[in-house]
Amino acid sequence: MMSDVIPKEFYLRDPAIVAKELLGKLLVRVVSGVKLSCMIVETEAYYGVEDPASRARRGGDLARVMASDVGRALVFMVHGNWLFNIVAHEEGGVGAILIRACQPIEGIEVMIRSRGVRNVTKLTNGPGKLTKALSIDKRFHGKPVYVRDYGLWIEYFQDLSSTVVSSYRVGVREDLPTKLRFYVGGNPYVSRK
DNA sequence: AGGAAGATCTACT
DNA sequence: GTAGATCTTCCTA
Repeated sequence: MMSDVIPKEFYLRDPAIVAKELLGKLLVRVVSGVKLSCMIVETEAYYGVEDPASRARRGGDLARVMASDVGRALVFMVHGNWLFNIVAHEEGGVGAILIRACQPIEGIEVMIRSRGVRNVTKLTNGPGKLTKALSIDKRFHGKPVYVRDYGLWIEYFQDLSSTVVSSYRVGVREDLPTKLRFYVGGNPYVSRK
């Protein structure tokens, strides 16, 4: 049902399936009592050690989180930007979904203030941009997104399954021979075509 | 303690 | 289209 939080089981599937189905869902964040939300329009799936672009390959804390409980936030820094991922994989697997872009829905004025950018099209059209617009940082690392308790969760919103386009992942040094980036075709808020 | 590596962004031409 | 800024994490000593 609309406006319900997506349950943990949603994330207990192959990362590519979860990445595709996250398109059209609502990413919600509450900042000092104000509700901010945006519709997810671009995602990427990452796997375990068999994936040359995956952080799981390097071991350490990120690898541990990617291999454990699904539905938790995985947040880390790249080039001075926080990137927001959600742990997702089949039982006993390893993986995560990177949220690359979303379309602002509620709380746009707050996002503009956080970003220092007035052009709404460029507010959340990139993984580092959307975390800054929604004030998502290391504090959320490891926190579940299938409950509202931490001020960050995902809700059902729209069914855009008929408009999904796939491509190779953006910015990775070495990719898999599979298209693991998914975005909403024609949507002006994706990071690139 | 220091250096290098990024799943990036912005401002410029 | 590309150079330069960015800043945390991880690795080596």
